[in-house]
Amino acid sequence: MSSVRVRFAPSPTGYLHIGGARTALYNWLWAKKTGGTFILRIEDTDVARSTEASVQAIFDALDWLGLDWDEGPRVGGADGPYFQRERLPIYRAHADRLVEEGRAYRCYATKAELDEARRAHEREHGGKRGFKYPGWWRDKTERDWPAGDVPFVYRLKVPHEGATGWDDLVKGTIEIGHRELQDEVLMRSDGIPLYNFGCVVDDLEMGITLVARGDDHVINTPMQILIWRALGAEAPAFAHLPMILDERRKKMSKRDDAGSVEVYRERGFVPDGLLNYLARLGWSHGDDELLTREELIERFDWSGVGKEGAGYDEKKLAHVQAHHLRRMPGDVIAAAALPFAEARGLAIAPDDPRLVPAVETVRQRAVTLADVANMIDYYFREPPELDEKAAKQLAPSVLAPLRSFRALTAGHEPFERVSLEDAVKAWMEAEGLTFKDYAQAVRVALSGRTATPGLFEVMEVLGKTRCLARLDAAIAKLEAEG
RNA sequence: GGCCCCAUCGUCUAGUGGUUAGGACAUCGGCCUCUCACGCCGGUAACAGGGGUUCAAAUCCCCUUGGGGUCACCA
Repeated sequence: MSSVRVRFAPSPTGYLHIGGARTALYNWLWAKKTGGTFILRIEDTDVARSTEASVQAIFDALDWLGLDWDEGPRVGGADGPYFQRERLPIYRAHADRLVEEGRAYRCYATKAELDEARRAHEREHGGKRGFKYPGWWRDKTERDWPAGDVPFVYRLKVPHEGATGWDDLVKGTIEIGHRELQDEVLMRSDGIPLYNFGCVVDDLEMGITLVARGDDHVINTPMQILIWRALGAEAPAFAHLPMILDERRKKMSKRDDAGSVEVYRERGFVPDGLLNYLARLGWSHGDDELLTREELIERFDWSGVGKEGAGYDEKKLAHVQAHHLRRMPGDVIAAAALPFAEARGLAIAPDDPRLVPAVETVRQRAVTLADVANMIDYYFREPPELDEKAAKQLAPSVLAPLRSFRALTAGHEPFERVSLEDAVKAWMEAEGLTFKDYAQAVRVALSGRTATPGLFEVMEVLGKTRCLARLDAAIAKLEAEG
């Protein structure tokens, strides 16, 4: 067990989005690689936006992805609780100590006073941003505190001069001047900490050695380092991951359709595929593209993480995803595809002997589990659905080839792929036919579709009885029409 | 606007002073072929611009331009 302790600290304000999933992944990979500890912490201090459903959604998404945590909700750990809302006394204690030591102070300014000052600032500066707390209470002492239960916030005393920097594992050296900062609120008047404070206190209490998160947090880092120091501790290492950008090259938001991990699950993606794509989006290891989970763990390193935002590409995701689907064992794909078959109104018994062979015939053609379910549909549906394009190919002109093909196969045994193919070839040669003369007619009759796996594979999986029945049905239909 | 970060094919990227600038996705040809895929072969396609440093810059420095992030009693 190494001393590496990393964490993923989402706020439960919606579904887990793929940027968050990637952050979790990188942390998880690093913990696995180093034999360290991966901690999950729920930052639910935004009372208005945090929901129980979101907490569950995050658990579900992480479970589905297979990103398991060593310490956190459900599994416990020495540094719990792991919901910030359950840690309020801890923050309060640290904040009070900071005030006692003169590193932070109570600010009794009201929201209204601040809003007024902000408006004045904006009037003066043409509506531009950049308002900073003027420090009204910075130099006051306990003697100045109003009597009674007057609400106040805790603010950190940020030095006016100088700058704070760090050596970021992915971005390199970054330094930000203190004049860009302000005496930030540590805890709200309701006793709930703000992000920067809760985050630092917990990272400290939980012994975090490396904070890896999205680079939208770069600007928070100097403030957090200042808080670490105020708390009398040395800040951990930081790694800021570039954003995942949408097609407009903007930070991908939770509102993006492609943003939710849940969506990929519902679309029938397999976790390893999404993980592989996400890992490679912003991280590289030479020319390696298609990697298993184990290979990811083996190769992952912060030095391979890029500094640039990375554009999300649905097509490449599909490619990577398909690769992972196809390397899964047939019975595993089959089991995973069953719910998708059910979703399209097809109840297939898990032990149906046709199931795995059917899946084997379509695995090279499918990208998602939903595709698998779609592509094996006609093996199980009685009668198979006739799609529109296929219906057109079932014209009177194919009646003759269907009849002769039916006659040929009716007498054939064993009903097995190679044997069938041999017999049909011999027959074609004798009759002076080519496959093209009748293959589509048979395909449509058998499956109701214009595109399927090889005919003989389909026939083998379907079995003789079904094949003959479907050929007969098609012939009867044509005779009735003609 | 201030501050911070970034800049190689359309996209993800390799590259750390000397390469015909490589790979992957996409795209375009071709092969395979019973359809659809898979697979295989091949093509198009990039160092944002300008200055330096150097015998030699995609690689180092500066400027410009462009892009992103962030400026709350949200996280």
